[in-house]
Amino acid sequence: MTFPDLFERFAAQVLPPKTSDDAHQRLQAIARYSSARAGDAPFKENGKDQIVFVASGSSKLVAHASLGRQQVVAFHFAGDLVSVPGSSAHAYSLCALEDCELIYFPSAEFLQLAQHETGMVAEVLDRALRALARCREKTVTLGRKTAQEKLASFLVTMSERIGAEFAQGVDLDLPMSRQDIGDSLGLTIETVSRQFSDLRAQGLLETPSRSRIRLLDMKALEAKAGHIRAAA
Amino acid sequence: MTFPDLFERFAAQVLPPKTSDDAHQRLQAIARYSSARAGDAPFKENGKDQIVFVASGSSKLVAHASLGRQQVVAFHFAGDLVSVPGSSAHAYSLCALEDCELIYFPSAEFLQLAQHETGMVAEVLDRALRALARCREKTVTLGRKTAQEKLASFLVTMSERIGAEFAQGVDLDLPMSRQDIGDSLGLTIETVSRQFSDLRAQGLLETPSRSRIRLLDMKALEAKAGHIRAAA
DNA sequence: CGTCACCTTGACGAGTCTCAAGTTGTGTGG
DNA sequence: CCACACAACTTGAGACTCGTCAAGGTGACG
Repeated sequence: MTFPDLFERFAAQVLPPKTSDDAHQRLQAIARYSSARAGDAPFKENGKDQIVFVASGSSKLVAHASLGRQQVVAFHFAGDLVSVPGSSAHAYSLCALEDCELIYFPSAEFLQLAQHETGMVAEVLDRALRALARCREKTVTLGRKTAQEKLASFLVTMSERIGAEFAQGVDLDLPMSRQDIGDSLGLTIETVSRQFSDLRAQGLLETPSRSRIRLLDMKALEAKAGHIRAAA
Repeated sequence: MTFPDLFERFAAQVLPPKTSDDAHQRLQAIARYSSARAGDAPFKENGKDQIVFVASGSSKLVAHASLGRQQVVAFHFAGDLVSVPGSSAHAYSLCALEDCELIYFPSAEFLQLAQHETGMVAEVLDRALRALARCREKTVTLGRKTAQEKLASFLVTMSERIGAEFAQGVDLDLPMSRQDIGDSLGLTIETVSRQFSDLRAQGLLETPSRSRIRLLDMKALEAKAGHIRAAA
């Protein structure tokens, strides 16, 4: 897909309908385009915060700590807007899970321009608050749950975002590897694998192929996830 | 302090200088005031998201999971703006650490009014993005660090927010208990205590009283925190 | 000065990580 | 279309960190 087409996709999803042509053009002027193959880090941050729109595909935001340890901070799918920190106590990088098309802006200029368009800042704020809410939920999962509860939480969350319902369960096609899941949940790949086997043995899911997962009993999974609403 | 005085404090810190009297009054009309003693949960959420301004004192945002487990999602100090979720996979509540004065608004109405004031949404967005950045940093800490690294990270972060520099160290007066620190780091109170003792034995800090902590070697603490910038 | 909550320390066990070996998908080239 | 090769995943055994349970100490308050 060409850059103008992708920018239109961004405009349709993020900009308010009544955005002026002028603002449209100014934004397009600071926008950069990147297409990445699975596994690539599609752009260099050069120390400045970036705002990234995932036009197609899926990506992960990875934080790096000392000793090569990685933490996946968030996953993103087509239509998501991501704020990528340029510098912080930990180094961040955005990385493609599947082949991916991205539009990205220097954060400062983007927010500056946004201010002059009624409704645009509100849209970005709305997305930021939802990202904050997800990050907080993740905090609970990382801080206070067992390996099995972590995996159950992950599967429930993913089924809400990219699940396809069928008969009496949910079909998931996960673009991320076991390693990515582990890096997201603060677990090793081995522990993730063991918990998958455990849930499979309990009849809660099937794994017909590497990336495909069938969740057979959402009620039970939600209970295992330790969500307060599902518990006593 | 009276409600009008507190609201002015909110206005001075959050509203743009050129905010109209009209908007000022509309905001004041939906604002609620609460003063809480240490340990209290100052308001009921009634299922709707709230925006809370901490006018004085300090507070914690607590998420509740099943089996009575608690996770402290964030700490707040005077001048902070907090978004408190009304309903989610986990139940949230805001709780006073010290005696506290709060102004709170129903989130939906607050954001609705904010849209009409140029600059106000931008201010709220800026704060939301900083909250998101802190939450992400916390994610790394919870997911990929040992107990000692977690405590070191906590102390470094707190010294940046409420530390008072002296000679060649930083003086901290922590308003939260060891239990709160544990709930924030995903550790038990015993482990927190042991790590304090350990860091004390290494000569990195002194604890002259329960709440007061002297950080004697910030460089070493930052290295222990596992921040990428301090490491190789 | 006594009381109580908060904090510290110790011993032990459970859960997860590490290291190692084996298995199964997936994609490629014949 | 099949066979091969490699990466991704799974499974097992042992080590280690942190949680649990229990007892003891200490600072802050009336």
